[in-house]
Amino acid sequence: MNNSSSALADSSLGAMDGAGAGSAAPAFSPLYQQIKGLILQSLQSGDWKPGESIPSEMDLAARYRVSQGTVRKAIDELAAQHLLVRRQGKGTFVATHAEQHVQYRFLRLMPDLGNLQQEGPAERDIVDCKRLRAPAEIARALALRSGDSVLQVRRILSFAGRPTILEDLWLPGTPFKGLTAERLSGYHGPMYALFETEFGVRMVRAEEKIRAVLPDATQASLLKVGRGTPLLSVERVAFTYNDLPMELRRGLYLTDTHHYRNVLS
Amino acid sequence: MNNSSSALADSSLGAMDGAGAGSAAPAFSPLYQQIKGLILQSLQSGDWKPGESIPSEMDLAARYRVSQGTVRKAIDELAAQHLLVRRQGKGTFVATHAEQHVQYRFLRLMPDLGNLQQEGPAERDIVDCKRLRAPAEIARALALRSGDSVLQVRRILSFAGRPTILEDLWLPGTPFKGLTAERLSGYHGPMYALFETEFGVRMVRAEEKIRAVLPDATQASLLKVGRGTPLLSVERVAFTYNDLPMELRRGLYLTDTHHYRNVLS
DNA sequence: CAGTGGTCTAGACCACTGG
DNA sequence: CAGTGGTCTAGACCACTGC
Repeated sequence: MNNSSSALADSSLGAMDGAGAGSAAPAFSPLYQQIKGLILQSLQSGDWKPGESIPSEMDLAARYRVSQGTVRKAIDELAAQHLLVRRQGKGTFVATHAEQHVQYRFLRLMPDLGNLQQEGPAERDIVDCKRLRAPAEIARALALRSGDSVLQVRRILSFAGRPTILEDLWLPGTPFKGLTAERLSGYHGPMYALFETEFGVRMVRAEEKIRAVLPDATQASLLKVGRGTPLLSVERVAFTYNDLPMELRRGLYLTDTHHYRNVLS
Repeated sequence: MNNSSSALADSSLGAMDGAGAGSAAPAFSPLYQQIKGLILQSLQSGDWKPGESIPSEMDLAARYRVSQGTVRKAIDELAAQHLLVRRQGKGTFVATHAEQHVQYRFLRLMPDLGNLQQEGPAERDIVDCKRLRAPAEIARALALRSGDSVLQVRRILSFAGRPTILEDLWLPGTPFKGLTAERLSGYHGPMYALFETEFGVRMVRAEEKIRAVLPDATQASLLKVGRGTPLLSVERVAFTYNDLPMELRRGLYLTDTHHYRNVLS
């Protein structure tokens, strides 16, 4: 917790960008942005793990040879991106998906009645889980070469005993080596939390494309609805620290008693 | 631009909350939050109008008798909420819907191909526009009494000549007195921009509930699709400064060549 | 060039947490 | 009580805009 000597060489952090090889745009980068980058490195490299606390602001200020205000501004931005969480009086912590009140951070489906996501935790059934060679489309989304090994999972989430979400998801094979259906079924808690603790992969950001569709025969029977029932198709790509895509997920949401909630600001 | 005397009494802004009547929670409120409140008041009251610049940070610091850093932090938060826009070297401006690059700020529908919203500006057709007594459901969403006058508009947006969005929207009658179908049709630009310039109503935030639905006969014919075509139902409530609901909008989106885009972070 | 927002510092003090 | 994040200040200087 109190390793003093910094990973930086002495004071390579001039206020100006230290770009050696002159190029088109000098692209002035403020000190706090550089600090932000250094903190990010420590997060990516696993120096500070999800749920743990990072060194105090004073500590970091000393390490990086800047003022507290500067590391503060860096941390502010990382906290705004939900990479860090500040807790007054306690410290600054690496954000995690494994917390009670932030569970299902990326799930926007809400029951029409009863504001909370708490109509009891969802029941999860793994329908299928296998490794395969990535089809071109999947490979593209995950920034792999087509033919690379990927893990494909199909599961159903039920609320109050009613199948509500049918999800297919694809994970790159290498980072998720060792993930099996048993491992998934045996785990209770958000899937993204398991990714963190078991595979060191933290999902930081995601993009979704939403459409209205009709299910095919298989999908309809799994969700126990007719083929004419309109469903929400939610295609999500989730990213780790470096904007690296690490998951492709295609969900079909039943929206007769639930809705997808979004806030625009 | 340079009115010096402040709207505040002398120095009623102690660092501590000046709550007289003691109650349960003292609820400490930092100075910059109070400044934020004062700025908000000036925005609501129309002192500073959309598109205009507000006084400089130094100016405001002098008015409110605080340091530049404090008004800076207040402005930072308001800028994060998109109520203000900072422009280095020029000043701080009141955000507006009437700008080229932020047009359609609340519209998340994107063409599947061609990243931009620019497949040419949408063609807009007002199908219907009338005043009526608010049904209970509409009244509730707009925080009115049922029976109060509301304006109901139905319109169709087409992209590349193809009807893609069918929208019904309801506005409270009083603030929007004088709004007619002609006024709407004659205006080219975002509807929310017209609300700002003509009625002084600025939409600041919105919440959407999204479902997959099938159209009824009327809706299907207006969108020129079959009754079995699944559509995205997007129900939006838009709010002004005080979290006052000022618009209810129900959209049906055709999502065969477009999708609703969302980013989770 | 003056005026604006943006960065950085150093220091004082406050609020919150936990031992 | 010590340690952490949170607020506030005063002042210096930088980057950007437009005249």
